[in-house]
Amino acid sequence: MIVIDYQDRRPIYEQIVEKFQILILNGILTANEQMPSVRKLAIDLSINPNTIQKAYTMLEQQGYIYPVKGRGAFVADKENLRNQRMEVYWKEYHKLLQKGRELGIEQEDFIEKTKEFWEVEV
Amino acid sequence: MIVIDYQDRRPIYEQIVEKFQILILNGILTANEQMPSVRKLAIDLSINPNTIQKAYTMLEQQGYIYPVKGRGAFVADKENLRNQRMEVYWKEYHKLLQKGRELGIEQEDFIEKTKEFWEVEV
Amino acid sequence: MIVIDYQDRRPIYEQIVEKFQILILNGILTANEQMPSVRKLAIDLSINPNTIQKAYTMLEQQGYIYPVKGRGAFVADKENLRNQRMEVYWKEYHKLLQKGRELGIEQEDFIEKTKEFWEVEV
Amino acid sequence: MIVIDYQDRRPIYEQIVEKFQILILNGILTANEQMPSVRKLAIDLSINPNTIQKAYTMLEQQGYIYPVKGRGAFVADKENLRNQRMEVYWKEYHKLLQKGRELGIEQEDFIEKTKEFWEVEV
DNA sequence: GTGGTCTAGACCACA
DNA sequence: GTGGTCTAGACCACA
Repeated sequence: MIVIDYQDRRPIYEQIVEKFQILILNGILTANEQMPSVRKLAIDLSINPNTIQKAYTMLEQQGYIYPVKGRGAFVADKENLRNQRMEVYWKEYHKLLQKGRELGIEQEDFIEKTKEFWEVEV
Repeated sequence: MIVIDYQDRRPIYEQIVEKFQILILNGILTANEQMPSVRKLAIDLSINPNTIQKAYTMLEQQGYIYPVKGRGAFVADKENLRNQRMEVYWKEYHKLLQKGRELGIEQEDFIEKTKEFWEVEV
Repeated sequence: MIVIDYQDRRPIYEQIVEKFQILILNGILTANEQMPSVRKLAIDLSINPNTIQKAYTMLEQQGYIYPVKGRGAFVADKENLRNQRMEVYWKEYHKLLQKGRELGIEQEDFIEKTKEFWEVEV
Repeated sequence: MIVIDYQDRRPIYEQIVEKFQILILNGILTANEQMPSVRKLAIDLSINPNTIQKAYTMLEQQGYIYPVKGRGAFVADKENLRNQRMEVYWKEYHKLLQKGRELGIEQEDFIEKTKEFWEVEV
């Protein structure tokens, strides 16, 4: 369910956080469903439990999961999570767009490229 | 000419590289014009000379500037630089687009947002 | 009679202890009344019996209930329990108040907020 | 400047976070001032650098400090920090107040106790 | 079994 | 020098 890309410049825990965000927001993991245990996921991914733990802590802080003492972590209701995540995404998009403008790219190019890239795996 | 944003999470040398790329691609710095000396820029920006040196080395590797022994660095012809830079940019754009799709954003939303964000400072 | 809030960050046994304290202090459970058996409560709440047992042990240590060999646990006289509980509560309140002072909150704000929050479910 | 209370049930990193929140909100640490380095603070407090690091990461996520690559961490502008912190505090206060009500405490008692505890060190 | 905290120690990019 | 990431391993409370 989770694949780590070691070519990715981003830290492992950040990749894990993002993967779970997508799984939860897309309803593949549903509310109150149990998350894989820290230890199990660590073994499955051959990663140190501390690194998984760090990812889970961040997911908890961002409201994606909640811990139950002694039982494990569970998926939270995704009520406002989507909006919150979208806000973060569009801010990122806005920044990249502006960088493009500074490089002299036109609005039409963006629209064209968006259509061109659509459905093309990166 | 160059302003460092210390709130920016990216390393300083990366910010400097990007700023010069834009200045050169946009023709504000023209071919064969002399670059500010490493030492001078370091003092002007109150930055460690090593950091400026690193930025210059990267700019040289990417073909934006060329060194002249004993005289300093100079702006290169921007011949193919633009295309090369565009390629890097669009790859980055493609990746972000794909992440958006994974989050369930539609093509129309991108076109709409692109128009909405256009000319709006981030 | 007892509801566990799994979103609550506190351990389950602590929630159970607190719920019973309130039921007993408020006279909803009266002196010498029999407590639900550990096993039954465990089943009703779908909780590990060890957890219920731990809660009962704490309630016994604090004088809220007393065990009768072979028959189960019973509610104690609430004689001095109330005072004792109040002392604990006010100490907690005092600590939180002081933290507020350190954050620069004024006495008037507390009185105002107390009135504002009164009867408002959290 | 920072003292750890080993009697405190809360984890060390959480105590450190709270102490710095207060120092920053009260203006004892001012905007853009450099934070003590992770290593130095670790030595001063005889605590593992990882634990300090964890506290700094949380302070960064909450917007209290910002990191500058290779230079250290700096105090952020406290613009909206105060409101944000107050919101958290009052929610905590509201919860404790409600618990008091469930225990049968009257509004007047709170006002009285607030005055009584005021300026009394816990 | 579960997650949470902490130590010790290594290695990295960056300035 | 600075912070950031990660591993290995221990110990704890809780269920």
